[in-house]
Amino acid sequence: MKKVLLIEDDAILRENTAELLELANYNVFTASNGQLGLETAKKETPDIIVCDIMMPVLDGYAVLDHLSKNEKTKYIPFIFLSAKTEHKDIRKGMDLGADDYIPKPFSEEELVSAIESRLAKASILKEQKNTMSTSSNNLDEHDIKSLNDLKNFFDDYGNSFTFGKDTIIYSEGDHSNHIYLIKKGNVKCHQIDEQGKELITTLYQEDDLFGYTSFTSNQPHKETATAITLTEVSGISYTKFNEILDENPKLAIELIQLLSDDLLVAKNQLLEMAYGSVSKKTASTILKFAEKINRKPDAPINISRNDLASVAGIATETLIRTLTSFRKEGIIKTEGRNITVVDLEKLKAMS
Amino acid sequence: MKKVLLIEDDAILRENTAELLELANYNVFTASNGQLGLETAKKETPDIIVCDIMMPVLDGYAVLDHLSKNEKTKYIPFIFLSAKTEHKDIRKGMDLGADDYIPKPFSEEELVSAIESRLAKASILKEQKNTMSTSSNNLDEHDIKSLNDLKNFFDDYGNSFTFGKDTIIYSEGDHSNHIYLIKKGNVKCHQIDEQGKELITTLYQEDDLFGYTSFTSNQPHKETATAITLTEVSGISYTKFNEILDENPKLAIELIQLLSDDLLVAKNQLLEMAYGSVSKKTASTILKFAEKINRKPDAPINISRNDLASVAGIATETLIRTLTSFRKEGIIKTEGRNITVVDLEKLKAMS
DNA sequence: GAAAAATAATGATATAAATCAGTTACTAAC
DNA sequence: GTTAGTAACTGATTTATATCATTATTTTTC
Repeated sequence: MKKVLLIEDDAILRENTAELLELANYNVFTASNGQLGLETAKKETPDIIVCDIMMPVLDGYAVLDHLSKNEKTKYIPFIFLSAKTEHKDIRKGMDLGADDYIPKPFSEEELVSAIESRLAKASILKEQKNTMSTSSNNLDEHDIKSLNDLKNFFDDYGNSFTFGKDTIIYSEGDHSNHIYLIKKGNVKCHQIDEQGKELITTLYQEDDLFGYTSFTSNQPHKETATAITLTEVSGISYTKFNEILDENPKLAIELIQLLSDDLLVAKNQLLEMAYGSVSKKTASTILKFAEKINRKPDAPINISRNDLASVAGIATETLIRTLTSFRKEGIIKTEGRNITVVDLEKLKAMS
Repeated sequence: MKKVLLIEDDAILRENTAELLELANYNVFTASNGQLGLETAKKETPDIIVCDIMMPVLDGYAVLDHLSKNEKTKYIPFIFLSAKTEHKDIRKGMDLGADDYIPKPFSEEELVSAIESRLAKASILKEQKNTMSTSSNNLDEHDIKSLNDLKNFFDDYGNSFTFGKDTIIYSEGDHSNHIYLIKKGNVKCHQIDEQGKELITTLYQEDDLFGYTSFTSNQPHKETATAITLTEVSGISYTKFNEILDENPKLAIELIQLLSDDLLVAKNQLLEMAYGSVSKKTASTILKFAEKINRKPDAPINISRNDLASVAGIATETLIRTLTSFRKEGIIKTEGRNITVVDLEKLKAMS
């Protein structure tokens, strides 16, 4: 049974969370402030630490700082828990070397998911350490020749972030600093027009890169990115990314390929937007979700009608009406929010 | 007075063309077949040769082949003139070393423009030869570090093509082999949907690169590219382009930048397509042409209503109606096909 | 597990833009 | 310079889709 240390000053939240973790089969230790947390950490050497940022006596940043200076505790995965949703704060935590960041309020699922994946990651690192005599942690020693190598690099050295359903990852106007790889979940990139109508321009899934508004210059984001399911991403800074790019021409060529593919997709969408009927737009939106978001093709799609309409670029009511007519034609089935594709061929023919 | 040799078997066309060139102040020599053409070329060493492809006795390809094997004639600029509009044929000519290719039927303007620019080019090369002791014509010796270097490379070593107004450069489905730089004129890239409605996805102007559907793999084009004014382009093959890219990582990064900018533009267009009103779409279309196509901001825009509607993604009649209302509001003025922007601020506010 | 809130579904109506049809004006060809 | 052909423009009508309004259902919260 894995040992979890929970450092949190709010008594109610601390106890609720502890209970939740115990039910999830962890051996939970708690501390009500940073100072006590530090002591427990040194005494118990837990497998993972979950820690609030804003606390009396010693805040979360200080706790992490102390722990990382101690040989015994420096390798313990560290997860921040905080109400601070400002990107600056998130970045501060990550820069200090935190392994994950969970914004409050969080669900049980989010917390457990983050802990699980951090523990899994730690055990892999441990294994590597045992088997390999020389451990290289240096960028220069890495050979990132392909997109796959880059993704592995993200996994190994990127900062992790966990975002709950409908959490904003970055907003339009934010200065972009990071490029992200989705480790788990789904992200939508969306823009809003003057009348407040939303359009989802891209859907991203596991293993996709996003956030590359501008690779070289530090321009503000032109879109907002939001997690549509529980999402874990790994991010690296532009600076680091550019270093890698400079040293790996092959990677640059693969990125060019990636971008020109994106461009093709966007242009096709443009044609559809311009002259496509609602039934066409609806059909291809359903297909997009079925193919892009769902791992299994037959699994039901659980997406709000609003989001679907924003991908299709039509009014929500109109989308719902079209869904209803599709249902009557036997193309799809609905059950609550869930949409199941019944006649895939017919749907494809319409799109 | 520059000497032009015209090799053409069709007597009427030969005489008309010769007259046209004489009026344009050239010293014209003519030959009615390839064999005679070769003899005249050797005797007169003209400054430039304009030659038909399909001819009795000796065809155009053979003429070029012979000339390029002779020390005295190998540097004479050579322009093909042909009814063969197949891209394969164009490429065959270019691969043999022709300097330009003019599809029949051609206008006076096209021919003269092509001759002028070939002669200008030849005189620059001559100058370089005279001033430089070591002339390097080898790809490996070139240092293409930036997009600008790349464009210079296109100028120096790319194959030239001249396309008249409304001539197709490549069609959807054609296998892409070349990347083009526009030396003069404007090109539209457009797609057609199932109902036959056209959408112009991108407008290109002088100094723009186009044709990069897929940089690395030899995929068929997803769009059609058509010259909207008299256009001269310079093209290099994917193979060569990839060689350059491999050797110049900096260039790759600039291309990534170019592509991600294109992507941003496409996504913005997407938002407008989805929820924008016709007046908004019309306004930004006019602006696009005013800024993108016209060199001078105040010059009238001379574009068919059809093309304008295809950029806006609306019905032609609807676009015309909107233009009429703009005219009544005093935002634009029209005179025949020409549109002049009167109140730029107002137009910008609408877009 | 009931109440509240949010989302989905449907109906009625309004409206913007496409389509169809016809006229006028410009351009090109003989 | 006349005629033919094409493109621009305008009017009437239709159609698709957005909008407003209401009810039904699902999800969330305490």
